Amino acid sequence: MLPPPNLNPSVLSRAELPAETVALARFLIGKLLVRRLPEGNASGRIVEAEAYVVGDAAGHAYRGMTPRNRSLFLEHGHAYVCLVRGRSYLMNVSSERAGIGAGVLIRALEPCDGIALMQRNRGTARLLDLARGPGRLAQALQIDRRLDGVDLCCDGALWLGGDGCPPCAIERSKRIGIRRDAWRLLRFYCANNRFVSGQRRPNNC
DNA sequence: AGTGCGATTGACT
DNA sequence: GTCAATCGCACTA
Repeated sequence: MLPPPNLNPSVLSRAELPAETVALARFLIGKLLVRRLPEGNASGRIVEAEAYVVGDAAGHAYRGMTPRNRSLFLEHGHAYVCLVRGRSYLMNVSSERAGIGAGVLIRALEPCDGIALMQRNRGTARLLDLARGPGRLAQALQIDRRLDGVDLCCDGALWLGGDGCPPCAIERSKRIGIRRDAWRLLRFYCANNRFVSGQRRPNNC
């Protein structure tokens, strides 16, 4: 488990964010994703992310820009939010230069601030289920298509924070739930962290 | 204009 | 472990 979070982190500047997709995915592990809501902030530490690189057949930008995926082509550090299977929103951080379609899917958060708010949004009290998985994470932070394209390096409705975030040991694996280019080791996650997705949990913890 | 499907989740055997 | 819900959109015609 990581040390206690800084509940008043500073907004990461674009200059601090690596532009290159894999470097960005690694960099984001341990950083904070903060959602500002009328009721207060809801935030969590990013413990799992996947890179969808240039030329990646599994990436939503693979077939070029469309109305849905255009945010992936923004300069690095913008949000790309899409809907999958008619029910789950997925939140990505765009990477690379403007005009290049690539990004990093945020797959899991360790809840930090606004836990009661996230519990309400998710309809469960279980800490482990609040933001473990990309769809759950989006539901906990009330992320939907209205946030598509927002600048995550500005103090706004959704942003990335990093001040005082200690590093954690990062492990690497294949990505989850994809068919094309499934062999690539582009998933990064905090070692020994219970809030990482892709593993079944017993009911009692 | 119609069709097929997905970077998932939760319920159930 | 299996399986279906659910809908925007990309693709074909």
